[in-house]
Amino acid sequence: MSRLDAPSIERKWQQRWQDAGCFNADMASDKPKYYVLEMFPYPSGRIHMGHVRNYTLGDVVARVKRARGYNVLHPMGWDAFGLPAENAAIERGVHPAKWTYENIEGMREQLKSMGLSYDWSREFATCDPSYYRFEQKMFLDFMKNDLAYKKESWVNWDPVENTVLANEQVVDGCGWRSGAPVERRLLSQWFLKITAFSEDLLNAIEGLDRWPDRVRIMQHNWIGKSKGARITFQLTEVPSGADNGIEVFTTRPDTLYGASFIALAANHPLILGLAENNTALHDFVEECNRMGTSQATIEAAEKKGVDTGLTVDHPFDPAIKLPVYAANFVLMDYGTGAIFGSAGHDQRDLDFANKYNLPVIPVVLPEGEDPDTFKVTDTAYTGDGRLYNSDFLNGMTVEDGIPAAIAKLEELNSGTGETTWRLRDWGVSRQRFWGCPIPVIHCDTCGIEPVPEDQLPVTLPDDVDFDQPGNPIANHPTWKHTTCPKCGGKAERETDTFDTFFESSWYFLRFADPDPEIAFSKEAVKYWLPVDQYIGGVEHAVLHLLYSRFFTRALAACGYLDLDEPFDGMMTQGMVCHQTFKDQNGQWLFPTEVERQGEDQWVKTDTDQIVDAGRIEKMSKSKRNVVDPELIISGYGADTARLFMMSDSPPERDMEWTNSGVEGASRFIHKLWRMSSSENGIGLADLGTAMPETLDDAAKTLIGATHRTIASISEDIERFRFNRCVAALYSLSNSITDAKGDSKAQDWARRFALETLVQLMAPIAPHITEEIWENLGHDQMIAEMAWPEADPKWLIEETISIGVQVNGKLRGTIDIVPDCDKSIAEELALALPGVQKILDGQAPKKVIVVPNRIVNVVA
RNA sequence: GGGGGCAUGGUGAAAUUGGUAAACACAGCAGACUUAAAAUCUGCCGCCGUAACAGGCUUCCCGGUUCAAGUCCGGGUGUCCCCACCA
Repeated sequence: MSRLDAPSIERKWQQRWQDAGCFNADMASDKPKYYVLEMFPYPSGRIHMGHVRNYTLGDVVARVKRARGYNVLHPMGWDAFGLPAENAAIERGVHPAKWTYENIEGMREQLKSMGLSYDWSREFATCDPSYYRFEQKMFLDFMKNDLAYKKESWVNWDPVENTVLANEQVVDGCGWRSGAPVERRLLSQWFLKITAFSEDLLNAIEGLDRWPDRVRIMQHNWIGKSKGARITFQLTEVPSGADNGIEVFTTRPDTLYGASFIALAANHPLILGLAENNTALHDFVEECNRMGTSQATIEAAEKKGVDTGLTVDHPFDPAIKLPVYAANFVLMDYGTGAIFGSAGHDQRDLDFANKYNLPVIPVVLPEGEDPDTFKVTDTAYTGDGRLYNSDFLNGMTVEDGIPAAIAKLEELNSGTGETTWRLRDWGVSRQRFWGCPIPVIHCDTCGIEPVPEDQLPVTLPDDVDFDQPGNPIANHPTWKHTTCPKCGGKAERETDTFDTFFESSWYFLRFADPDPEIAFSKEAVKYWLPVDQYIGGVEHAVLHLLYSRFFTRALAACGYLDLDEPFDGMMTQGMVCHQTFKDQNGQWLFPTEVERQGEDQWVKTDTDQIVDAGRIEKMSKSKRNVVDPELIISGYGADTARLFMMSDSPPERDMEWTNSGVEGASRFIHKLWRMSSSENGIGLADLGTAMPETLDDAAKTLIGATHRTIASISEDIERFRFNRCVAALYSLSNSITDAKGDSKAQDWARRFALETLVQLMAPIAPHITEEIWENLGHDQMIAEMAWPEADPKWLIEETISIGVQVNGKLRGTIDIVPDCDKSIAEELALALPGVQKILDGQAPKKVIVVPNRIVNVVA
């Protein structure tokens, strides 16, 4: 057997699998189906270690499920719309499509070099009109079904780039690229009515029992259901043009008697109306608009307000008048954009009241406090207690006070019980070129008209100019000009494109059936969906996963499919991290630029300068702590990269990529290669298939260990405990090496153990195991074979060693036959010298024997 | 401010879900082979203690439940993540 040349072996087997079509999925099968999916990548140009981890995890699952008799669907595609392509166009003058498709070519080759068991016949790119034509149709169906609408909404506007910015793109109140101060603008935007499903999206989380708890909790919080009351406060004097009441939402109607003011958002319609004739208010509104919506500015901002001079009547006692303020801490897009301030029991309200000298009236008395002496000064009391200073509510608990207050509000016709949600409708309009065009037409006479279905897809123009600021489609000389499908007059196309989350919200359905004529067939979706196991980064815990759940419901409502939830099992993998390095000038260095010198010292390879070895962080280009998977694959082979990815760290936890770890994985692969070689005597000694009739103890031990390894790995794989699987593989290989005896039985046992080891390792390191398997004389590929089965009779050990404790402290061990009589174990335990010594002739008070586990003597 | 996770040797981790803590690796140390190095093989490797045994201690800290706690309960510390003027 020759030296191990991993790259050429890997190419060989990748070709064989492809020629045999091992991984192509077909609905015509009597096996149970299994759909395993990893989050598809954005084609940035090169794969990174995060991809390697994600796709290795999925591939192991897919290969094991296939071997265990499932009809497996394991597809791959490209989430191909997005900003980087536009940036490339701006920087290099290349069309985003060209850039994207070239990247896809390169990345596909890289993925193929990993030996992933994909059905490549189902591949697609979302930027292709043959994909996005269907989502344009979906959007029109959403419009018909009242699930898509256009409305004015406040956005972060970059005045230099002429585009909307996401909150994440606003840095210190300025555009991330232009550096220009961001403005708040009211803009007409398309929305998808995700809130139509709030209740269902929330309730159904309950049933997602194969999802990580933290993802479920995050979605739960994101949807954010809160129960409370909507209250109308009557204005004492109504300014001209205003409604005569102010609507307020509260979760604490029980504290109404503690109200001391009303505060409205700066962009509340009433404030905007008043600001026209009130300089102080006008300036305040301007100031708030300048602030933008970014987190940093909100946090830094001081709580401020302006007295409007208006007052409202207290709903329970019209004699009480409350002043109305405009305040910067009230949000127009949550609740009603107005609050009542209950200074005693809300910290923010208390701060505001103290600042503007408004009364603080505590109405909840903590347990054990005296109503005459209890005071709230700097810290609001938000806990439980009995209501007081509250007329008819006096004496009630907070819990009872809430419904009582609501009942009274309803009786007085000044409020109702209500539920509000944190979840907002999904704004999908983007002023971007490289996205799916929104298929509507604006006509001056007919208004908004959908593009007729026979004119789909609306495709992006090829000749675009990225040198001007703003959206290139809007700037295009002819693209947007068209005729109105209704009246035939001159009209303009919508120039906004969809948020790129639109594409990823249904791609898993398309994989079930990439038919050129329809988005997907109901039958294919019925067969393959839901995805049995979805795997990806936790950063998508809310947006992508929630949008996909919404899409499934919206598509069901439009008659596309019959499915409750898209993803039955979800697993979130941890990040791949690496140590960071900085040179003396504080510049980040690539790991390839440094080498280790002694214990904890690192130097720059070319200059020998000492470098700072910093924290272990997520691999990122900006910190240069990246390792290029291609170099690992071409150097060590994909099997090594895959094995290392699965070793040591559990998948959901962050892992550190280390050179020594890769070396370790590589060493094991070489060891396996050597073990199976002729020189060693295990590999080529084919002793036939029948187990010898007489087995010596060493052979029995090895055969038993092999069966137990099958059992433990089979279980651990199902539970994604791949690090334990790798440990078990190492152990079995150690057992093989340890069994050195020279007997027919042991030769047979070693051969059996080795073949099993190779099969068990195949999902993780598929290439080398196929090569060894072939060298061992097998014709069939492991990729086409069934998973080994553990023989139950070999799982039982002849003797086991259990611990013996005295008063809970270990004093020795005894060897027993499994399931032996308790009295035998007790007798053996009491006979131990370590136990005798402590008992010192006394009889034990009590002896607890837990069969096959432990004996505890209470002295 | 609200919600959630995590905490075990020098390091990554394991612990049959309340039953012998540290499996399997990485790093390290010693030895074998070699002219030499690499590769490979063998042995050691939680801490204190001892010449070696013996013995004691040990799962972030304090307390509790239990024959028995890394695991369950109460309190605290540290750390990471998500959300956040959310009414």
